[in-house]
Amino acid sequence: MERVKSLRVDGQRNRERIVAAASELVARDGAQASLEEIARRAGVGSATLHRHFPTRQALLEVVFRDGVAQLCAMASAQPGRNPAAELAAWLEEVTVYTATHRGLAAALLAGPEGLSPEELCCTDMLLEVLTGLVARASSAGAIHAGATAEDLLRLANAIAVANEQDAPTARRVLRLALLGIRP
Amino acid sequence: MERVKSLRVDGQRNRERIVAAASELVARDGAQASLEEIARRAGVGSATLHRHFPTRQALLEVVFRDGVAQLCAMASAQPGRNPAAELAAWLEEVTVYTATHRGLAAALLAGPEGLSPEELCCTDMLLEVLTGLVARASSAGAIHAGATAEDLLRLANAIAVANEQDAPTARRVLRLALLGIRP
DNA sequence: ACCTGAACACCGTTCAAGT
DNA sequence: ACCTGAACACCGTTCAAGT
Repeated sequence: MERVKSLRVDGQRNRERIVAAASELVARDGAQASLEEIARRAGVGSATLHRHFPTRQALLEVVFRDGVAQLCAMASAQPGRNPAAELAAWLEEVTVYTATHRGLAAALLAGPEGLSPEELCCTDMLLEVLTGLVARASSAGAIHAGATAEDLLRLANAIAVANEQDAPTARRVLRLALLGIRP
Repeated sequence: MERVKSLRVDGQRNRERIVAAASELVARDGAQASLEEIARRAGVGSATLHRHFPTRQALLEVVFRDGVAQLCAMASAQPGRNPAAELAAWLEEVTVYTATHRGLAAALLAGPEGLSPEELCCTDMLLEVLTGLVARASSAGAIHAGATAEDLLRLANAIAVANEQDAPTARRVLRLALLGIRP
């Protein structure tokens, strides 16, 4: 959980409470969780929530940032075997994680609107890792040229958002998509 | 536009007006279009809308039924060339159509809850066609066994819902998914 | 049988007033 | 600087009263 130095102590504490309350309620209700209820549970006025997070997406980005960072760290920690298999395995982990954590896929699709520009958004973190994996696999001739990092992330996000709360299906459909339909 | 014989003439007319208003507003605002506003534009009370369509999904199903039926008709009208290419081409058309018509992908993912059971829902119409195409391609050995009609529709819907209003991207990502990542 | 309008319990956003 | 509570303009759902 990061600090925002420029805030007064009470502002700092409110911000942390809002993020904690949002984490609980987004996990329960998904990306559409009531902002009113989040403010209520955090013990702040609704106007305070809006000052700290000008848009719903800005709040969601902060809620999910730590988890996504962990996911990104897992990629580099993997052994360097077949680069196409490595790419596929990490994309599968991302898809399962995203399908499992309610609201995350929707947040990734909606983009980081309203996030303060110096902060790295979740999509950018994922894209950075994925670009590296795609480059390695590509220069090893292990994937074809049409498979870009951007489209692969779009594909994974699409499958996750359509299969929120159903990780086995999300994983199976992603595998199908990475494999294609030819025999 | 189908008739519902069991309705009084005024009920019949109200139902048609509701569907017409819903078509306009869903095209403009997507699947989350305000039911209140739909009722207002149709010139009926909101309670009347709820009586005719107990859930939002039931209304969406009726709004999109004709278009989906046309899509299904196009499949059988195609020449019988390479069965895998035929399957891919139709799935691409479905994806582009779904990505282009706001609210349709969300309606397909949400399912037909609240629709009167004797009516065929959009998903069932699409699955029937797709099952035929998959069977033909499969028995010709043109696709692998893991590619089921259900998962392929899930895949197409996922890509469409994540790329609503961006048909070129939806088409490109679907092609990537049908091709896979291998060189 | 079917419709209407009002009632109920919610929303998100903004703004004046406070400390 | 930051917070609060109230105000505003919306929602979806349900129900008593009408024709």
